[in-house]
Amino acid sequence: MRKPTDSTLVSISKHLNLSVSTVSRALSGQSKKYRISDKTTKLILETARKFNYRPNQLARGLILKRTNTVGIIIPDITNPFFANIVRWIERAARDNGVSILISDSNDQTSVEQTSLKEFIGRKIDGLIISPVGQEQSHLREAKEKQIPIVLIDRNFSNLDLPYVGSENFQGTKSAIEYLIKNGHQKIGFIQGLPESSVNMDRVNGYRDALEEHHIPFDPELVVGNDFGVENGYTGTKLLLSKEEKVTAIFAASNLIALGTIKAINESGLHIPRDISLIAYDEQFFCEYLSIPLTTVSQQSKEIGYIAYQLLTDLIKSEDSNNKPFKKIELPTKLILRNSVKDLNSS
Amino acid sequence: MRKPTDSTLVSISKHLNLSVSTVSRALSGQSKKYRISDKTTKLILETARKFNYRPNQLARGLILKRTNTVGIIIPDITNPFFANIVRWIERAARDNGVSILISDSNDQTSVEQTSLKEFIGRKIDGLIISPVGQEQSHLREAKEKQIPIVLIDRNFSNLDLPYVGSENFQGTKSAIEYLIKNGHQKIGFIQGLPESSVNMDRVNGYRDALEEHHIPFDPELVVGNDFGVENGYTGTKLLLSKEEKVTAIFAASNLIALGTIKAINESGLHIPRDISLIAYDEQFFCEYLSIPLTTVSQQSKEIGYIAYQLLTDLIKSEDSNNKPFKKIELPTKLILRNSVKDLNSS
DNA sequence: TTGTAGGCGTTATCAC
DNA sequence: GTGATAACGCCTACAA
Repeated sequence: MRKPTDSTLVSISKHLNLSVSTVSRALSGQSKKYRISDKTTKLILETARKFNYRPNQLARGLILKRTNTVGIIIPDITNPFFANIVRWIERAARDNGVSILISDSNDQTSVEQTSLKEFIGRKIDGLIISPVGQEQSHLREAKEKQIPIVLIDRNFSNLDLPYVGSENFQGTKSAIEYLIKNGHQKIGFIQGLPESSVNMDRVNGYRDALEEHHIPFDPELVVGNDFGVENGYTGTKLLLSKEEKVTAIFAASNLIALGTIKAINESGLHIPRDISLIAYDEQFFCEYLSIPLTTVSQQSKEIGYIAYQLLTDLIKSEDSNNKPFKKIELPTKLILRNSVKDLNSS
Repeated sequence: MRKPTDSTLVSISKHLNLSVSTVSRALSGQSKKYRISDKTTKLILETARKFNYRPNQLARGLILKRTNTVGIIIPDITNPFFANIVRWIERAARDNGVSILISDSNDQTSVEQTSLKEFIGRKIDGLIISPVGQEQSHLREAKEKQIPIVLIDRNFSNLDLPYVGSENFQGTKSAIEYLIKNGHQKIGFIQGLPESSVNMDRVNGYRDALEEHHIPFDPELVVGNDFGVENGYTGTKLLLSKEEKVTAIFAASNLIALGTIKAINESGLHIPRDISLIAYDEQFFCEYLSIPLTTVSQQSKEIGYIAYQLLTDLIKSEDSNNKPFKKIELPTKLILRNSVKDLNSS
């Protein structure tokens, strides 16, 4: 800022000996409506271009009560899954002339709250967020302030807000069933952030698949506490050290799977010969790993795109708090590669 | 926006029968300076909290000529290298109370220009950008408007702007020398976006290493045109189809390397037995690939952090256009793994 | 067809 | 110690 040469409506209007309103109208394409002469319009447009005029969005937002700005808060921009979602939201937004304020909460509620406050102060038109855990007071508050909010990836079942994510339950269940079909009974589960909805859904899918096939659910086989590589590593070590030997591991994220691969390698075991592995969330590198990973693939592009559409709808509609919101779960796909051994045929 | 209940300085001052100025002063911690009584101050603070007051940053920015907003434009948020940089910039910024507007240019100059205009209209305090190619008119213009700009990853040698990136030339050169030391002479080079500075530096490093070891530079062995997986795949296919058989390939990005791996696998060849591979840019998954990749590692965290510091300095300093800017190149590190064969010992 | 004036929420400059 | 009032740059009734 502090550009002495910044051209404004006033500077242009003075230059042309016209009023600001005329200039404003012409510049916002309302020449017809106000029947501004073609000559004047043309003159204004040219001058604006000559002086490189850009409307000051601060001033604009102040009066319009609309900033064309949307906030995004995600737990980890470094995770390709979220990066991908952000990419598509940003693209859709840009095509609409709306800009994106971004925050990486690093899975910390405190950061999430800070950023939300910041964004509110900056008068965002709406928010797309993948909340950390179950703490939701700040979102409640924002909702009461009538700020349009769309949840992605992680849901709050007890908070009526629109949501787009994956069929975590079904996706996991199918994967576990695939393992069972291949003869696996002792299946370790390395979970992510325990209090996150995605994680709970995945654990439930795991549990449900087991129970449907009359395999007792053993809480001992569920380990871990976040979605990172390190957790995959220690979780796997832990599983391998147990009395009960697992024949397969389900990793609740692809980063967890990387840690699992490392730990298994170090133990001198081999995937899938000695132990099978499936990971939730396909990523571009999964097919190139030392064992091409069988994964549960999510539609991250669609999640981003739909989230933005939902938010747009919400922003357009007045008094959006009254109707119940859509909760959209996109189907997942099991991508079969070579990390699962068929125990039946051996 | 359009929250009927939004509390403002006016609403608070009316509520307390005080003037806006007093409320404003107390709320911005200027009670001492203006000797506002403790009682009044306390009252104001409490009321503000009670009504959940947040200053409207639009109004603030309008008068302060400072928005505490910084724009970031990068070519691909999906690339972990950039995602990582963004993460650290955002974190440093947040600690300072500044928010990040983000844009993913998808390596298209037109998008870059659009976003820059948007950001200028939004009165960002500064910009951190990794520009697409050699088109720089829009950056020149922004620079003339006195907008603080810091370049990351990709530099313009002929445009005096601060820059933080890696020693692309030296990093590549060292890697190529390592290959040469291991007996490789026919080295294919799969490049990224040809007109980007990083790419040119890497190609030059390659060339320089060859020449220093009296190996003729063969332009036929330099193929490719962007940093993606697909390009790595087709580039490798092309290299493999040539008369002259290469014994090693240098991939100018890790994504390119993935494509290379795929193409090599499909050809029935084996890394490193039949062909060696080194990739520029270490990423978290590189050690888990089918052949653990030897890579050139960059300090992405530091790039992000330093870029933000440079930008902050720039924003603070008046008339920053007069002194020549720092161009910082951070050293890289060759991470040795198992994708290179020693031809001398075979 | 164009202009005037008020206001958006904040800070800064005077004044009392 | 506190209060008016004028900006900041824009939009939009309401006039003319």
